[in-house]
Amino acid sequence: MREPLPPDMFDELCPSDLAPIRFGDKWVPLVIACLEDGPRRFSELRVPLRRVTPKALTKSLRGLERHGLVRRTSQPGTPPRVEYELTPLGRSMLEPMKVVCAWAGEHWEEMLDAREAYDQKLR
Amino acid sequence: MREPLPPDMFDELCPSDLAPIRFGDKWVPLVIACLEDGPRRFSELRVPLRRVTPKALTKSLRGLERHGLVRRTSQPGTPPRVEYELTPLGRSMLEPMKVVCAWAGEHWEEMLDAREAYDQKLR
DNA sequence: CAGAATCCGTTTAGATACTG
DNA sequence: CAGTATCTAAACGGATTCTG
Repeated sequence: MREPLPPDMFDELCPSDLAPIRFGDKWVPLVIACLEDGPRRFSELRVPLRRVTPKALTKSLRGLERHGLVRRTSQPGTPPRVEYELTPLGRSMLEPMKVVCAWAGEHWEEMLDAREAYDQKLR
Repeated sequence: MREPLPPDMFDELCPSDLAPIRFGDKWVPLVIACLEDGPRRFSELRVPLRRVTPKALTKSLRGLERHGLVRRTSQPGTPPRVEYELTPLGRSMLEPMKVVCAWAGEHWEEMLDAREAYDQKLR
């Protein structure tokens, strides 16, 4: 962490949506996880992401498309059919994501315990 | 990503501030990076994080303390002296963080290029 | 089906000023 | 020094409605 990475995390020029660890809004990691096994349609993504509104899902997908992590393909017609899939770049993010997921899976109880203890002391 | 991790990323019970990859607000990874080499005082943290306001820094530090990633120690007196340092739990997050940083360091140009191309097409 | 548009209440971010 | 308080502007989140 000492040597400055390009983009330097501490540099103002590092746009926040490219900043390490924060990949945009809260649905982004979930969307990427959903696309791991192949292309999915808009409505297929809404199933596992039960609490997502179409607005929020659109926003996440647009951001991922804009940054080259997801490719959107639509065959026009009625009804419309649109598919989303990971690009190679998007796929390359699966590994670091899994590392973080593994860490979270190992340590989330500790964090919840710490939180409870902290909140107890406040009253 | 197929096997559900505890906490299940897709489960509503997974609190968003514990969710993989999103560790709270945007300063959190930077704060952790700043604490890698040892304890730091409040004002010492403000130097590398040039754009952070005291309010935002306090909020990040409180969240990290609450979840057991950072320990806060203050010796009362005048002037007050407060130090922040990573706990073992916080320290355990350095490795996954570096994996993500390394990925970002390798791929940020691609993302910026993709963004420019995407934005060009819109006009 | 795949979204866009709109409204709206809630957070959040930032700047500034102040205090024990 | 290490924050807190206050205010404002912008961003976000959810629900609802509409359309090609």
